[in-house]
Amino acid sequence: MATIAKGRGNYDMTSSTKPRYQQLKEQIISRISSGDLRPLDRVPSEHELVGSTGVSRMTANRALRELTDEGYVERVAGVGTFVADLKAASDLLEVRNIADEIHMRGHEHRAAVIDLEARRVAPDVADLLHVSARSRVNHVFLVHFENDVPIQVEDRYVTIEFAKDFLAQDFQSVTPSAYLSMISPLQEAEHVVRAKVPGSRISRLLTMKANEPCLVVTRRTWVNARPVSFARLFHPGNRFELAGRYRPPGFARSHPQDSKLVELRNFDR
Amino acid sequence: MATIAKGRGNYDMTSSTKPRYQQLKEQIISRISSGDLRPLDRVPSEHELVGSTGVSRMTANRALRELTDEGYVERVAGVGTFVADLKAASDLLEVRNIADEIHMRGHEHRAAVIDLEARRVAPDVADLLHVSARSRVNHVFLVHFENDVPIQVEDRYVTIEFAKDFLAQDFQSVTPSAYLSMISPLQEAEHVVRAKVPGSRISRLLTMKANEPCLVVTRRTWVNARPVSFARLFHPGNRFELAGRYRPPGFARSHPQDSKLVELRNFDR
DNA sequence: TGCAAGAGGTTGTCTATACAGGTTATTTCA
DNA sequence: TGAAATAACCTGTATAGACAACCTCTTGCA
Repeated sequence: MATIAKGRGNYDMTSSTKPRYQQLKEQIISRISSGDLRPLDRVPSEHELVGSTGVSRMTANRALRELTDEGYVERVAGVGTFVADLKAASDLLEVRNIADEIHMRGHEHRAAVIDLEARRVAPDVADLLHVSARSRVNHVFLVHFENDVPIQVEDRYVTIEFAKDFLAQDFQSVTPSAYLSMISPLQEAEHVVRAKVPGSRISRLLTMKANEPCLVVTRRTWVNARPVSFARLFHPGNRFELAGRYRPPGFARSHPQDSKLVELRNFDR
Repeated sequence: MATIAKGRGNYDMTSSTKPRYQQLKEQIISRISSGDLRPLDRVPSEHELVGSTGVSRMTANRALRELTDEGYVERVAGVGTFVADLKAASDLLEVRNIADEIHMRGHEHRAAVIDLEARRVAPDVADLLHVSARSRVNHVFLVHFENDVPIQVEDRYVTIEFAKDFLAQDFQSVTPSAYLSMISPLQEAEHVVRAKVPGSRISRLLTMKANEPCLVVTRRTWVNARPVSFARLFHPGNRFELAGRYRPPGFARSHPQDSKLVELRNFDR
C-alpha cells in the first residue's frame, strides 16, 4: 500500500526505457545545443529539477555531476550551475584557437584574408561535407601571422546551411574557428596530421625554403551528426609542432581540464 | 543520540579530508598500479567493499562507476567488476600499438632490432627522464615493417628502475610499447608531433627519398608521477598520417571507448 | 539423464533524508 | 551609517533501503 501510494518509486516507469538521470542529461544537452541555454547561462538547480521533473535530488545531482565531468556545465558550490563557456568546451574538440595560442605567448596575431566566397567545390570536399557535388559551400582562405611572421595557412570550407552569414564575417579579427564555436558548440571532430612538402603557393605564403616540410592538419567537425566544416591547416615544419598531453581522469583532479589538451606550439622563435 | 549511535554518518570524519568515494578509487587504482590486482582480476564487489571499508553501497557504487568511466575497470551486471584489460586502458594513453595497427589491416608486422643495451645518454634525454646525466638508461633502436616495408623507426629510452629486465626482452615479437603496458598501466603521457626531414641514417632505414619529410612523434610516459619512457618515432611522411577522432561523452554512449582514439594510419599502400 | 525452477550474488537505478560548507542578500543591531 | 549576524539559497557528500534485471550454480523433479 505504501509502495503504491508513492506513485513511481521504481525506475522503469516513465514510458521510456532510459534511466532518468540520462533523460535529464539529454534534455539539458539539447537545450544547450539548441541555443535555449547559452554559455554562462544558469542551469536549473538540483532543487528546481526536483520540482520540475519529479526526480529525487540525488538523481538530479548525478545528471548535473556527469554533465560537469563531460564539460557541458560548470558548478560552483554555493552559487549554482552554469553552461560551460564555449572556449573551455571546444578546447576538447578543436586544436586550440591559433589566435589564443599566439596571444598566450604574448605575441600579436594578425590574419590576412586572401579569399572569402561561396563556391562550388571539388568533389572530394563536397563528399566530405555530405553535400551534392554541384552545390555551393562557404570558403575562406587566409594566412595567420605571429608578430608578422606567417605561421599558418588556413583553407576552410563550411556548409552554407550551418553558417548563413559566413561571408559577412571579418576574419581578420575573429578566426573562423572561433566564429564556428560561437554559432554552436561542435559535437564531434576528426583530424588527421600529415608531414608533407607543400605546393609552391603555400610554400610562398609561409615564406618557406624549397623542400621544407609542412605539418598539415586536416580537420572535419560535426554538429548534430552532420559535418559542417572541413579545414586544411598548413604549418611550417621547422617552426611548429603539435603537442598533446593526457592524464587519466580521477587520479589528480587538480587540473580539471588539463588532460587531453592539444595545442599548437611555436618551438623556434 | 541517534546521530551519535550511528558512528560516523557524516563524511569528513575519517582523518583525511578527501571524500570517501575518492579514497576508495585511489585505493583500488593503487592496487592496480602495484600489480596486486592484475588485468581481468576480479575487483571486490560493492557489497564486499561495504563490508571491508564501512562505506554505504551507494558510495562504493560511485567509486566503481567512476573507475569504469575512466577505463580502469569493467563491470558486467550480474557477474562482477574486473580490472580492465591493459590493451583497452592504454588505448587512451598510447598511440595505438603499431603492431596491432598493422594486424588490424590484415598485414604482417615484423621488427628488426638494431640496438638494445643500457647506456649513458645525452644530457637532454637524461633530463627528460629525470635521471642524473651520468646514469645508465635502457635503450632500444628498431625498425618496424609492414609486409616487409619499413614504416617506423623507434628510438626509445626506458629508465632501468622501471624495467629491470628490459634487455632480456625479445622485441621482435613484442613491441616495446606493449611490453611497457604489460609491466604497469601508464598513467600520463605527453606527445609532440613534428614534420621534419630526417637525417641520412633514418632516411636510409625507412628507404625514403632525399628531402622527403618524416612525421616525428616524440612521446614521454609517466608512472606514479615519474617519467619512465621517452621515445622518438619516425614515419615516412608520404606513407603515414596520424588520425584522431573525438566525440564528447554522454551523447551517444554506443561506442564507449571510441572517443579520443588516436591511431597511426597507412594511407598509401 | 535432462531440463526446469529456484536461490543467491551482482550490477543498475531510484528515493528520501541528512549534514557540511560555500555564497549572497537581507536584516538586525550598535 | 556601518558592520556583523542571519536567512536562504546552492553544491558536495554520505547513508539506508528498495526494486529491477542479469548471471551462475544448485536443486529438485519428471
